[in-house]
Amino acid sequence: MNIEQAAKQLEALGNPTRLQVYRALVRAGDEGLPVGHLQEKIGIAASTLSHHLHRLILTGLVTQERQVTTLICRANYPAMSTLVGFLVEECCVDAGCAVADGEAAA
Amino acid sequence: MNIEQAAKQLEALGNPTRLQVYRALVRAGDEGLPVGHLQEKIGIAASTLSHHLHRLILTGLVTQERQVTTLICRANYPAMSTLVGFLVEECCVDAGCAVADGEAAA
DNA sequence: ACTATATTTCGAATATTGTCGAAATATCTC
DNA sequence: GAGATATTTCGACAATATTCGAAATATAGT
Repeated sequence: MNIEQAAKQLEALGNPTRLQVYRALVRAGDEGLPVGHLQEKIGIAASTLSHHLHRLILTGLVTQERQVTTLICRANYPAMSTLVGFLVEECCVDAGCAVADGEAAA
Repeated sequence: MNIEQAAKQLEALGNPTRLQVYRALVRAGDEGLPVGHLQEKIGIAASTLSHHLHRLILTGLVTQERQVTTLICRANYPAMSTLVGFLVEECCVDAGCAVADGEAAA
């Protein structure tokens, strides 16, 4: 994980609409969510959602799988883990900060 | 930590220049770094750096403290902890993913 | 008050993003 | 292959971001 890649993923998550999309996918768990479902849930134009999904997919944060006529989207947990790991590493290089011990949930 | 706030902080970190700045500050630890030092280290116009610093400060990720004629910048660790906590919470609501156990550093 | 140093604000140019509707594509069913 | 449903691509527009140099501001020392 280099800094460029991290910045791209952070930028991808740093848009309210995309973060909403990503959160919905995370909450959906392993089952994932069809694009159409996401659209109804979030209430934006299908083309706009498609655009955002594309960006999330490009950065590796989301994956898609065809299921008959619908596309199922899923959060890519390992990617998120790596990104969070990058942040935590940066954060804890020289300073002791409690991130991984439950202090962070505040 | 609401989703809007999280998105703003992620967006702030989601720019290569700002992430570089933030990383330098994190690495500098509690001592922090003067603006001028950051500028030399990163090699951008002072005005550009000032602009990015302002954005990082607005989101609460960075703090500044005057020291004679120079301004010392510091990473705000608690803010980072909260943000990482938000991501981890979202990530682990319905799916077991190892973020806080050392698996994430890959 | 004047000078020197450090940083920010201003103004402007270019690039990127977010959004939409309409049209195109893909996949199944009949 | 015609029709139905789901999703993406295209074209466009307004809004925002990134970057710079020049000028303005703040702080300390003489």
